[in-house]
Amino acid sequence: MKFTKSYEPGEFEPQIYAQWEKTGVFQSPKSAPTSADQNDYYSIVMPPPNANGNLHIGHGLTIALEDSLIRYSRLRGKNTWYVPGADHAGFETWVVYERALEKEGHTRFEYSRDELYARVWDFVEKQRGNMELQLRALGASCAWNDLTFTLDENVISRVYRTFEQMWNDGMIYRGEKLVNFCPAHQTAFADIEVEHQDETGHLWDIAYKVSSAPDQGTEYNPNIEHTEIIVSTTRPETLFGDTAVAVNPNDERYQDLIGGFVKLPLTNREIPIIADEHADPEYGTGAVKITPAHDFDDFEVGERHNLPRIQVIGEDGKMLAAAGAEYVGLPALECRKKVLEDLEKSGLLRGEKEIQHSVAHCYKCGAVIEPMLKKQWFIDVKKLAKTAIEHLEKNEIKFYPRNKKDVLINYLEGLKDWNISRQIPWGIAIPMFHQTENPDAPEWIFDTRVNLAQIEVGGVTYYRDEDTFDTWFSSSHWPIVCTDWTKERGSPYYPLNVMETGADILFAWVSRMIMMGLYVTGEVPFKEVYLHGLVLDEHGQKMSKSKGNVINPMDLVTKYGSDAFRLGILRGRSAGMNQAFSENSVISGRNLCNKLWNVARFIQNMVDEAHSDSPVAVEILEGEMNSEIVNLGQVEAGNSLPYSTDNTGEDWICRELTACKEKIEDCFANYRFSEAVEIIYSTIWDKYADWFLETQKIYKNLPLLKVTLEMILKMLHPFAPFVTEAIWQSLSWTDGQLITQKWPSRLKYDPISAANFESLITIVVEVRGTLQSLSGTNNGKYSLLYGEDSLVDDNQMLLAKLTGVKSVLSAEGQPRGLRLALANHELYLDVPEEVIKAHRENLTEKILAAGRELDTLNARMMNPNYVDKAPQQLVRQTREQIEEKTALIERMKRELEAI
RNA sequence: GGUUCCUUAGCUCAGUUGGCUAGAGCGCACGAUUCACAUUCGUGAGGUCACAAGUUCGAGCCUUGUAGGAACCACCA
Repeated sequence: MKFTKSYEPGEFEPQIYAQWEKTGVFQSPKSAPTSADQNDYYSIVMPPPNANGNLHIGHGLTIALEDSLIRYSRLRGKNTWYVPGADHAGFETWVVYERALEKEGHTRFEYSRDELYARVWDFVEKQRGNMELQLRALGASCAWNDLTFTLDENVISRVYRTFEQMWNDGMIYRGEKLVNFCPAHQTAFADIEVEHQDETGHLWDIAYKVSSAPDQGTEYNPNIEHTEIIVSTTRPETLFGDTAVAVNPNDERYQDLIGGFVKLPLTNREIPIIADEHADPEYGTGAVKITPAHDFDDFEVGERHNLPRIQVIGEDGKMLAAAGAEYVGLPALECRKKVLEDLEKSGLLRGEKEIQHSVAHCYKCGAVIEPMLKKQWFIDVKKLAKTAIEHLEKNEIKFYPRNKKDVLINYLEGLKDWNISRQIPWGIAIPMFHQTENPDAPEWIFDTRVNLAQIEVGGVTYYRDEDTFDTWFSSSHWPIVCTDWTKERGSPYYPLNVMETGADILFAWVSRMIMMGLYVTGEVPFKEVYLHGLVLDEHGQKMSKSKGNVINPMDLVTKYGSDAFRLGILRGRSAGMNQAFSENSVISGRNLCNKLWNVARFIQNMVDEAHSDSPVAVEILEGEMNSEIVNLGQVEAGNSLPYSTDNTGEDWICRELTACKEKIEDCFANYRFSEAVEIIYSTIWDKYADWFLETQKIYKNLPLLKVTLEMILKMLHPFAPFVTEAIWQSLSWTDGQLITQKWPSRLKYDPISAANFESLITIVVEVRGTLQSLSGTNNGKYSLLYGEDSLVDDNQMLLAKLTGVKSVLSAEGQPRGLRLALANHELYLDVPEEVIKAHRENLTEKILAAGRELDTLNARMMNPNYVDKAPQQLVRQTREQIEEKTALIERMKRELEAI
């Protein structure tokens, strides 16, 4: 490949990905996992994106995080395995499909479950592939052969095995409970899938006439005070389902009524007056109607008092026969109007006021969720949650961010039983069959022949339960399924090293993987959890279609390249935090890629020149031969070329690159992605390009240039895989693919020499600053004079090049011009008298600033407690700083006098 | 009501077990310019680390409280 003037991601990315894929570097080492050492393995299973959807920005972040971990581990020589997944996304997909079906003028009710399942399968099959192409575009180095779809055979069979085990363990029960039911989608939801919104509603007061007083034995007093009880409700239409009126047992107002009966308005039914803590004496009249079939709290009250459950609203949202002949068939809201009118007529409506209350909505369509009495399958979660809490408290899983562990424990402590039935065809069929005809046979049996609507067992015909599993029930098996874990032989990849996913599904997914992992395998499913926060728009607002602030990651990839996107999205982001994201950070990533590209182009040009016959080449080659190659690369595995360091800049860059490498290792160990990106960015740009390469315009140490460039490519590769690979393969001296190279090891350098370069930098910065502060264009105008100073003497050429002065000369005992103060070297800028005078103010300011700093330092040393209690080294350091500052101020003062 | 988090430069955010003379990117100001890169180079301005008290030789960091903001869970008859 040829080095063009700027890096064009679009020209390289597709072909590089295709090459990686073709050469099999992503493939799982599953076929040959023989090492006994768990540390040789590194696996991540991808939270499966919706199979027929498109990736959103959150997926982009997920891939950037996970793939950088995987690529880093691969470079570190581990058996890496990044398992891609695709989610059937039960409900989401169903909604999309049903909409398509309706557009064709059909409804779900025209087909059997099996037909619908087959139709959605085809539908998904047609849509599928986009998501996978997008993962490729993001550079995900995952093992495509192992892609797991959540409806794959092995997933289903694993889920069935667990379900059977739970059934046998008595943890599964069929219960008639209130479920969150969406009348539009005709399915039940888990609590977590319901969105509560604050809304303005009405609270109506309705009088219930007392029909009979409580039986108080011989002490019965017929002259009771109350002839009616007023209850408040937001849902008058449910009164037909009332089976009691509750008052607080401590509420003195109603003591005489407890145990009595009231007549339900608009009907002739009598219902009891009961005492229950649920009734809040402070709220409304303190009396509350109890409708166990249509309210979650009332359901519980009903359980406590053995009240009947009368369902008055059907799944279609219309009134049932129990509501009485006048109301049956009316939609609930219509019925409410009529009930209110009728109550008004009979003088029982006593008040109406506006209130704010939160109303449950379907998270997908926004319809009001109707609590609906349904027979469903539930998992008794007590034991599961308890076990999970025990393991969490033993810190078997390390959380990033740490506090999420406590959040999760808090959640598990209050966890309610888990409703796993869903009334949608697109999902894993619940493997249960029932019968009612034969009293000797069990009502329900477990059987996996779910493709049959009815089966015969022991001469009895059983009928299939038509419901499917909640998707979280199957996805809680994800780590088990993807690592191919079995009871007999386990899996070298289980537990996973890390589970990386969104903090928003901590409860829905992470908690359930932990419970399920422990239940099935006895071990936690992963050793660490990294949770990322939401990606917000640039103003910190949640992205949403309705706000129109959604950023499509693919647009950014197209515009700036995949690497730029990855660098940009990792930047400024820390675990668990919802953080804003702006295109600027992607632009900055794009710039880095281009910078590196040009760095490589520059080095390659030097290499090419050296191999031509130009005079420059001869010079370079001679230099190469004269320098003693002290550090043979083969000593250090991972750095393939021998090199030497022959000047301060070279020692310095070796020191800096080594520090950078170690910092990145540390960042990976602690999931500090943003910091890793920042350190590699500033090392490449601010150190390598701005300083080292500038020095190399003079020295041209080709072996070192090669080694250091290779090192940089390897260090950046986890974050920016494409540009680094493109460069690697464009360089004339490298072989193979970067993706499978070895992570670099330390570079050797002379620390004193490296520190000397730091000194030179200080000088250069001061000279530049001073030149800048002297008004006008000063480039190449003045000379720099130096006193007795071997470092400056040795680096005349370099200093001239970096500062842009006319020349660097020895003052030969006759200094003149402007003395430089900050750098601890005797240096003068050879400028005329009047320019020096202009500089006076500048210098005074510097003296004052240094004086202030000196004061703080002195104050510290004056404090006896500091000298006694602070670590020795700090005290020593302070002392040195005081000496330095004092000397500096002295120098500046002398200079000021001299002017 | 419960759990948790946040408040640091104009904006978005780092800041690890307290050692700080508080950093980055973007933005801003000023200057540069053939020969790796204008997706460039150089210089600079900009901060009472929300507020208050405490612990400490020392607090952006620890403790308590106050104010403002966010997320999730529960509840709102």
